Amino acid sequence: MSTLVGNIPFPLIEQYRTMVKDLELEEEESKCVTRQLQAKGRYFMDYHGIDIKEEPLVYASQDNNMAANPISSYPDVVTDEMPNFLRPLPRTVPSQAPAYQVASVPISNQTKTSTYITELGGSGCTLVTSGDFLTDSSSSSNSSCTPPSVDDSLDYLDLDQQTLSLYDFEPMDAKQCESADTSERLEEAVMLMRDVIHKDCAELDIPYDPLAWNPEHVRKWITWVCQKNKVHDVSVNLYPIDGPTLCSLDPNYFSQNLGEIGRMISSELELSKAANRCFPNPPKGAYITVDYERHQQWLDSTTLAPCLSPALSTSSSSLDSSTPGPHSEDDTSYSKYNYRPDKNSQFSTKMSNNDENFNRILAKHPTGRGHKQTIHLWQFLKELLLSKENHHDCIRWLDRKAGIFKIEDSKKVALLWGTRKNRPAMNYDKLSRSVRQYYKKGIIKKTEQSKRLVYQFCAGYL
DNA sequence: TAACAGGAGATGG
DNA sequence: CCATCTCCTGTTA
Repeated sequence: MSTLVGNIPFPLIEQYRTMVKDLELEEEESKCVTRQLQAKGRYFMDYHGIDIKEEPLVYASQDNNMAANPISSYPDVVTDEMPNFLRPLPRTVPSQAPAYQVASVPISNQTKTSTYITELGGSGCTLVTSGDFLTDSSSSSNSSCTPPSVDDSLDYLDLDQQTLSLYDFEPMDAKQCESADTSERLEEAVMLMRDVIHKDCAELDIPYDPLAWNPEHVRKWITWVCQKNKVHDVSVNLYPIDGPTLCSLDPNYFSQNLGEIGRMISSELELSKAANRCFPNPPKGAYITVDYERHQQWLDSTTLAPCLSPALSTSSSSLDSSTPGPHSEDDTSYSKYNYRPDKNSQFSTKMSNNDENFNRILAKHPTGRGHKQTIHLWQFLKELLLSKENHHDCIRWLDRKAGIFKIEDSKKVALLWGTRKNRPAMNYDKLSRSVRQYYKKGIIKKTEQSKRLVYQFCAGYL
């Protein structure tokens, strides 16, 4: 993911930065929660005069390999006031007793660490509270652990006045406390960007993945980029090229040959390429296998129109994967989009004479027969979820990252779907029947704990 | 009562 | 042909 940053060019970098900024704000909020927990931890420790240095700390190494850092000693003093969750473990842990340990977890890439007191056993560890008493996670059990002084934190002072109950520790999932590192935030930002891109593609009625574009899609897309940036449509000047060819062009080519709009096209294209490289788990049958070596051979042997030929790049290394298109799980080839090469064109001559095999590799449906494109229900639902218009009253994300959403107003969603499809008799019963058809197709599923009106997009359709 | 699950035939692009 | 649409029966919360 980190390499994506360098690939996202001007001018969309600004949009990207805004998204990252938003994410950072969210992260800041979660940091506040963490700080409060830490302050509560300090308050508790100070209140009981517990010297962290004497605590039987179990240090998790940076990779959380507990076994590498076994428990070394136990405290002599256990105060009566010490709540159960802070009491140390006997050397032999009784199976019925809850066990607690303190682990240090590095915050981001800094040397400072955060201490998590966790409950062990059962299905896993539950974070009970946290504090930042430890200063070095890499050292062994004789680390110096300095409890913070009373006045070193505003959080502490604020909390001192507010907190009455020593047991007012908010149980928290350890995951929630993990500091989101940069790559995670970037991944999230790219995910957001991907949503925007997918929505644009859905509106344009073209596949998400530029590699699946046919020349008509490319033209449509370039026209759209020009309209979006309020400049003259340059697509009419371009020789018809398909998505794979477009993707294999040197990004510099666009600015060199088309000036400012070239930079914009390049930016948008790089984003589309980047956004489509980050599907974590491709659904079965959703990816096409593209033989890039053969593609490159074909490119090398192809003479494109003057407008595009000078910048044909030999570096197609960035084309390392392919992604599902928006229409169906096997709808990934541009041949299915009614694309029939013009027999008189150089492009199609090369395609048909020079590399039928490559064409076949690209196209799961070599006949080239296609459907008229209509929006699919899952796309429509995603569109509502991602829409800037306010549809949150009828459908909203419960967990954007996991693709879990809830239909809040089934009647309204059905009405919207019926309107879009020109089916006045549409209702939720019918809509949900269609959604259920997605179960076996692996597009939408019910969540693990099935809840009413809650569904989840499967991996690859997020 | 609404939502859910899934079979089965019809429909339209 | 395929993605629904429609209607249906039965189940669950």
